[in-house]
Amino acid sequence: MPLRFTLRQLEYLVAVGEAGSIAVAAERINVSSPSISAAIAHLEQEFGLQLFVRRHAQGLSLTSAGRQMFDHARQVLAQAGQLNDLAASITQTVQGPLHVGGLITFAQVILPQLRRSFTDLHPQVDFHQSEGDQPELYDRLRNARLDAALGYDLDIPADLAFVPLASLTPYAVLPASHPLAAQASLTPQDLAPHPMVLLDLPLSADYFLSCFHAAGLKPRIVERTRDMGVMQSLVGQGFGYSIANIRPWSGRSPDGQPLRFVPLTGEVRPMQLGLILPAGAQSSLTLRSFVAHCRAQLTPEKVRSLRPGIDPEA
Amino acid sequence: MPLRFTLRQLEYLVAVGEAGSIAVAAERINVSSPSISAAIAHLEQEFGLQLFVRRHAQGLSLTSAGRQMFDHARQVLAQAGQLNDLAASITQTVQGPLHVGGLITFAQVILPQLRRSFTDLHPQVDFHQSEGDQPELYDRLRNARLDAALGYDLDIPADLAFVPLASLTPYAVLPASHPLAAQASLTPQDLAPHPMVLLDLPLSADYFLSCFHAAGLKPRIVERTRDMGVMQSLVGQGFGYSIANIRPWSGRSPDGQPLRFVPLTGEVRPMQLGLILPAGAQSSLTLRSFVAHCRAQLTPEKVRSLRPGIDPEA
DNA sequence: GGTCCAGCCTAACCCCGGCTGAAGCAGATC
DNA sequence: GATCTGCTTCAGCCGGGGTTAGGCTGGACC
Repeated sequence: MPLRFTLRQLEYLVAVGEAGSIAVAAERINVSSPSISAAIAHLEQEFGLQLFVRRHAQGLSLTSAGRQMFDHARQVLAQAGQLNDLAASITQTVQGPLHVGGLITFAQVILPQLRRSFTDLHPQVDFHQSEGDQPELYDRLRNARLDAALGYDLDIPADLAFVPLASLTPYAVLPASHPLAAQASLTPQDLAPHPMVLLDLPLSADYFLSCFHAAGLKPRIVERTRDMGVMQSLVGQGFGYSIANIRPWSGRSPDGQPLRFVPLTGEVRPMQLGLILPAGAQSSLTLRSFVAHCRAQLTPEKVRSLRPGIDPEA
Repeated sequence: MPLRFTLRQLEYLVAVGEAGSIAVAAERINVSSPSISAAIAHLEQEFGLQLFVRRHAQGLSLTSAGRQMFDHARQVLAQAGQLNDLAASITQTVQGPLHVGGLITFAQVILPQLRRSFTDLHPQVDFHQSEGDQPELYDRLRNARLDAALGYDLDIPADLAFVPLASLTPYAVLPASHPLAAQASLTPQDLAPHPMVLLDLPLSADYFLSCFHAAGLKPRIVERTRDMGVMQSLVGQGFGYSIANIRPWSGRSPDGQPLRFVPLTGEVRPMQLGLILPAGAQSSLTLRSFVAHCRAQLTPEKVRSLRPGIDPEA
């Protein structure tokens, strides 16, 4: 059942109700009086009741019924006007819901503290987070279930934009007892003969393997897992080495085994960590400030896990 | 600042928000998809923000900003829809404000009990009353400050309608000590020689005098007053007789003097008491029920003051 | 009481905005 | 690669709402 009247007609109703005359209402809102007259007639027709009594050379005045309608029409207009205010506040203030996704690999190390500092700065923001692998994040961005996602620049689709934030060189993750654990740096050649535990997530697994393939090598994969913590514990228990771009804060696996993080050198391309956004979207101020916030906060100086170096303990 | 969007556009916004696709929204509300597409585009333009992300062959979905606007648009539409409900309830239920005027002469005897019985029957009605002389009532009816007025059929203007309710024969009001006080009925001829106290209100004074003029007589007016109570007390204190159409309940003047009410006979036209209404107005159900209520209640059986007879005590 | 004036309504016309079907285009699907 | 889906663009139609001009009614004023 579509509404059979317009906001304009309601505007004229309240204008006449306030002015007490079509003529002065017309003057006030810069419209000709026949327009207003027609609008009033339409509303009376539509609602089936008399809104005004005509007093000939003395304007109109509201009937009791008309006053009820008048009062309600005012409320409708006020609320409709709030839509403009709401739109303005969305584009001009940092507020409202913000859905941020994080790549499962490092979400635990990055997202919570980023969320803390951003919501402390902007308490009006209703922050929601979720985690997923890279393709899952792409999907949610396209559904608008996410406003932005933290991830890597791996096969970014054309309909999404990437804002680089930090460059992460890969590490070899080794148990403390590993023969290579004491090295200051390692190459894919050094690692290839040893057994490997692969962090097997879409796209990032391809990246890890590419470090070897670029040098014409093939790693000895003995185990695969989709979980960062499981990978660390497997390494800690001596099942093999692994490759990662992020170090945990503690330098130990979840089950307490000491790990060593040795920078990988040679033919390895560093990984770009950044924000993935819907491309070409005229974004809200909230989203733009979040992007700026990420730029300011996600630096090696402020986030230990992004800092290069041999040992997180150092 | 006129609103630069329409209710229809908001309807389309929520339809698409609910349907998740322009195509199915178009199907649902029987409009072509380009219309909806254009409406959405207009709103995005107008508010300066992106309401939906387009997912090509998979419809649209709301952005975070879009969801905020969507939620608010719903409220606006709901409230606009209530205007229809309000109009319906005005025309179909007995509710809302009702402004009733009463002629000052008898307002005290008639209006309060009428108001009591009507509001007991219809508690939803917000009853307002006011008193005035006949021209004042006409004026307020034309201003729509009154919905109806109780008065006499004296010079009813063409733009007002009259609903007769009771026929009131005039009385001579006499002090108990008056030489004519014991008569069963009196004629203007009987009264003319005696001093008269005139209730001097517009139109009704003309009526009282016409009782004499019709018989070629001229009363001896010794005092005039615009107040019913003052008139009674003047009569009670022996300053003269008076003429009235309504008897007070007690049969005594406000200062306790006994009064006699003797029916006037001869060339006297009875006065019609009735409801005065704006003519040709399509009235609300509330007003129509009030008219019906008056018809049912304002009878000599139910209202003692309307009862003909010599003595109210009888 | 005649004249003037104020203010609403009607008439005639115009134009922008919204609606439509058809065609175009970009992704999704298989 | 072919097909399908679904949004958008295009061209054209139509009507609602805009305007000015003029008629009508009732109040105001001399």
